Amino acid sequence: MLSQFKWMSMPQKQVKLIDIANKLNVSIGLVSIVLSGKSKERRISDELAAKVIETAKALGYRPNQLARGLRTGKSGIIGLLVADISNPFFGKMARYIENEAAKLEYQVMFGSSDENPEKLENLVNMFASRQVDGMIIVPVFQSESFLLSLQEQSIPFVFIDRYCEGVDEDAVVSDNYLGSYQLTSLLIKKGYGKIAAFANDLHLSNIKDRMHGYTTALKDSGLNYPVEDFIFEVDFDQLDTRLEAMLKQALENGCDAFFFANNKLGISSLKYFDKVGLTIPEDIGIVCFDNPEAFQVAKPGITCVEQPIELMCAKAINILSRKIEGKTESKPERISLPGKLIVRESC
Amino acid sequence: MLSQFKWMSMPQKQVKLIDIANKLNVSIGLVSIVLSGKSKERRISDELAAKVIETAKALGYRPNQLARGLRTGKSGIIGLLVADISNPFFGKMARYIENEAAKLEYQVMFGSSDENPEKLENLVNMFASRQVDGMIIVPVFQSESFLLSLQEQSIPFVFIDRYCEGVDEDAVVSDNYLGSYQLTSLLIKKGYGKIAAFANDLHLSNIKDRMHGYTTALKDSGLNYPVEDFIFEVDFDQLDTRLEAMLKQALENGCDAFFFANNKLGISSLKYFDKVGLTIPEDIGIVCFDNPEAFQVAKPGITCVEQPIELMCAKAINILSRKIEGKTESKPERISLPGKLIVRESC
DNA sequence: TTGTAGGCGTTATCAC
DNA sequence: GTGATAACGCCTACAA
Repeated sequence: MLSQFKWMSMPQKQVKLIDIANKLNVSIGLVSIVLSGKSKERRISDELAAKVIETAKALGYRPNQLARGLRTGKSGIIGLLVADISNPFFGKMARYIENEAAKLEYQVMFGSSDENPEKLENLVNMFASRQVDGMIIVPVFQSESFLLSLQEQSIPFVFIDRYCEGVDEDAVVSDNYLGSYQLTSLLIKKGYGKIAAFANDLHLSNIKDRMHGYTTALKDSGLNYPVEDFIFEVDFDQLDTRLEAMLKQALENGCDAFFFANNKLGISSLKYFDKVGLTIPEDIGIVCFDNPEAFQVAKPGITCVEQPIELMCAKAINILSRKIEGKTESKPERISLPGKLIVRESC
Repeated sequence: MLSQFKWMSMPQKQVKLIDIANKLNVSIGLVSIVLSGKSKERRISDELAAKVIETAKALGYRPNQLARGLRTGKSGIIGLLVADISNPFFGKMARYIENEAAKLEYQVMFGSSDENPEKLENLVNMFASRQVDGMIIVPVFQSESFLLSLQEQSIPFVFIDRYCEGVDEDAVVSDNYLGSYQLTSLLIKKGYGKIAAFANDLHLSNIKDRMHGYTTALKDSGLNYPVEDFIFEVDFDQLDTRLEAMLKQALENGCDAFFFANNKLGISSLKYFDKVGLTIPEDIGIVCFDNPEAFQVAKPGITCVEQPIELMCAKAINILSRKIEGKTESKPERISLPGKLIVRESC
């Protein structure tokens, strides 16, 4: 009779410390001590401790982390702020952060800024409001002032993927300069003479470093042309509308090779080249920073640099947890980890 | 002198209700009322309200959501439990969930189960412990009993991507049957006669439905061969070691076309086919459920079904928020949303 | 229209 | 060894 209404069965009240205290006729404090694993140092008798633990399990007790957090001042949550969680690069980052955080018993909350400083600020404020113990932040253009003010507050954070000019805070990034230098040099070695560079936002530290690697490789090879004419900037939100036009222009400028500063640009351009019937690597050479799955499947495979995401995340969490525990006597540092050059057939 | 020690400047104490109450010589309750936007209904004078809001802003007040949550019983957090956040499919899902949740002022916490029921259970328990207001769950094989027990508790949840046999709870999935039927039918129409199907875990509801679409399409076309010999199951963690062997066996069995039940299988197989020099679509035909970026870039492009992830997420959050608000008079339902068939050149 | 006080579930500091 | 009791920061009857 009742079973057909099972789906509207009443919520069960959460069991709390006092419930198990009552059941055992002991004080609530005692239960708290035992369940937070301090039986030994408080010298609670083994049998009592065992009984407490047992009935806690029997009753299905689950500590209320809100209450615990309020009392202890630690939420056990880490905030991850990326540009866009649906970008596979950040997706992988989220996964590794999750893994590393779990080892330290942290849960992770995430947010996507869409490279928008207001969104980032909002998210950071929300996270702070939720008392996250720390944050891992991918800073965006024009967020300096806000991030500076964040430093004044008590909540620790570390940058990842890019650092923020003017904000002296720990950061762990891949070696954008080196990777780009290698990629560009390879293009040159293969005989390409006019190499265009495409980037999304020339203000970002990682992109700057990539561009620096590109220009330096050109200079070192004695290649000499007005580099400004060969660097193209395309915002992600203009990708569909403007990318093709710029690609076309680069081609008209006589470019015979392309260095893409991130996976999205690379992938979108691939489609364009296919559409207009350019063959790679004969007509044009291609290299790209970052190694999405598409580059392995593409024909020819795309030569690229794979970022050491896992290592970056481990390092970031490591630094962050030390900061959270307050043992950070050292000055902030910028850690730059080398990626892996993956040579395929696109140049 | 001091500036060089800026990086070790002292944390600032969080400003709270009482701070702004003191500053204004009003009671803390008054401040609370104003800041939670209840000035009107409590008929607080406009000027007082304005003053409160102003100094709150001036002092940089940020409500402590732990305290608020403890008091109100709502954390404002939604838990998202996927198989693996680094899988682009789930990454996109996370993004849309984030967007939808933000509209309702929810933050989202995520966790990856790796298709492992113990991990899922742990994560769900942690989330419950953190008092999430609700969860969106991608159920995994052998999690029925645990999920049933979760139903007994007061925390609302909804399934996404797959439902869970034996657990009568709301679920929103893509129309796995239909998509697979279309894909398989297309293969048949193109003249392929022996079609193998590859899947990761035949126990999962979505995979089951995909297999059902595949087998039904075969039957409807009068194709008659021992289907059991043409269905291959490869776990994700065996991908590298076993996939190739199975692909090889399928080929030896005379298969001339392949239906892949998810993007990972499809992408990995593509690499194999390339390695052994099979040309698509001449030697073999290929279709796949799900539309990762790689399939657009691959040559030839891979025919596939794109899942309506955005719609699924909107629906899921919609249902969940109604449940959270307690207005759910209806029985749980399983919503199945059709995807989009994308025909490319792989068959 | 505003102030007071109790309590949300825990932890921690005391006494006993 | 164990048990009261006071916070943590906020909300919300209920008084005034």
